[in-house]
Amino acid sequence: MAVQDASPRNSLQAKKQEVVRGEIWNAAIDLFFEHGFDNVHVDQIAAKAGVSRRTFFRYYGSKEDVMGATVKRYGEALAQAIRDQKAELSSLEAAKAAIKQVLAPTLHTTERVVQVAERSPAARMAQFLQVPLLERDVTWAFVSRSKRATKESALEHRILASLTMTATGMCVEIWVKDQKRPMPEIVDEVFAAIVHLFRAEDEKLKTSRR
Amino acid sequence: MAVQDASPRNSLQAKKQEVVRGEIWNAAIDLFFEHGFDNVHVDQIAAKAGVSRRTFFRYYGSKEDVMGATVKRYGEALAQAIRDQKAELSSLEAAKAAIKQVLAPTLHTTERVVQVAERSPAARMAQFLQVPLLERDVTWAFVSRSKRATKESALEHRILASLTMTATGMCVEIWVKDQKRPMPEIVDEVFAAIVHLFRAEDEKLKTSRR
DNA sequence: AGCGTAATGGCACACCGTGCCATTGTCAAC
DNA sequence: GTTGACAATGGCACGGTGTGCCATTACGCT
Repeated sequence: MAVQDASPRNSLQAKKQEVVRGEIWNAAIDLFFEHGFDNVHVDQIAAKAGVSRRTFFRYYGSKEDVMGATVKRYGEALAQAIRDQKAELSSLEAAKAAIKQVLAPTLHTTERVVQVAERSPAARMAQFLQVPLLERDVTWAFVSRSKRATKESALEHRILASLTMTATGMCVEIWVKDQKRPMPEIVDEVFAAIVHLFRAEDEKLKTSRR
Repeated sequence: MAVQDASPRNSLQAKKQEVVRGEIWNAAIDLFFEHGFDNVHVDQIAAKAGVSRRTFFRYYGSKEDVMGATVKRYGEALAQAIRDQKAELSSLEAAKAAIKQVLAPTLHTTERVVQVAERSPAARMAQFLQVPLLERDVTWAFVSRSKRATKESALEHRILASLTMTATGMCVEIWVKDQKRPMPEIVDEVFAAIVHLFRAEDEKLKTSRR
């Protein structure tokens, strides 16, 4: 049988698998960081992780997948955080608060990953490939927050999810550029831009309707 | 020399290259459509297009690239259409108008491509991979429309671009689902959702500020 | 006609991803 | 503690991919 039917039939084995998965992940990121994403081959990762090439592929579909895993974890945490926001907050406020909670810790523990993505377009793409999947999760998160799900609001939830992912990307980018700035400040700046955009467009619509 | 230095030094040769590129594209889409994206190999495409495997790779980096090319063309046309909108329109209105102009014709001439993407996740991913690149172009298009580019508005232009790409994706999705509906109607629906979202969030912010 | 350049085709090669099976390890029941 | 069932691993082989290299062909120009 392949690794994990996603049925944690035995939680002990499941934990051991997570250890292996982590081992491989660490080995991969170390190598990416040192030699650049594009110059690392699967064999090297497997060797460094102490497993066979074949086993590597049982845990990750490719080295791109290793990069994607980081984004995936972030996305799942973000979706959960959105769900956990107080009901009084609007969707956008919830997104803002969730990003504030989740992004800074994530970046802190995966700073090397960000650097790797910085230096290799292929690595960035590997990360980006996760976005549509995450957007689905985030959309769900917004849906589960809304009282009644009308058909029109389905579209709005998807737009919100897209905005949330874009905002995340922009925050990371700014954070990389101005290394020193605190994350909450950056998040505020990005969401201020969103709100400002909302207002400006709204104004424009009102005046042009005359 | 590889194909095309991107310098159209001789427009005649350049045109012949475009013919070959088109030949390969047609062959690929035909095969994708008939056998499914995942079951087609590069060799088959090359054979059908009447070129060698090696030459295929000079025109497209992979079969995924062939799928991406369609999206790329759309994105470029869209960016141009945005630039061409009347200056009185707000950015969002310009985006809406541009999508109305560009999306319907594109879908009409590439309906088989949409079907291929429908049936294969890998094909969809190949298309999606183009989005960040296109978003850059579209961002530029919005920038070149705005009178003076302040630093804050840079963020807003990127948000706009992201919204525009998302809107496009949603329009296509709806169009596929309800085959009969005319594109302008779909676009109106999607942008109505965006505006409604803007308003709702704005209201929420105003009331919560008390 | 003949020269120069660009496109092509045909290797060869390293790498990737996967099916297959033999081996190893682990847990449970007896 | 031995045995039996089953999951995880490693090793092999194979088909597919993407690219460097070079010989050959086709084309444009004088």
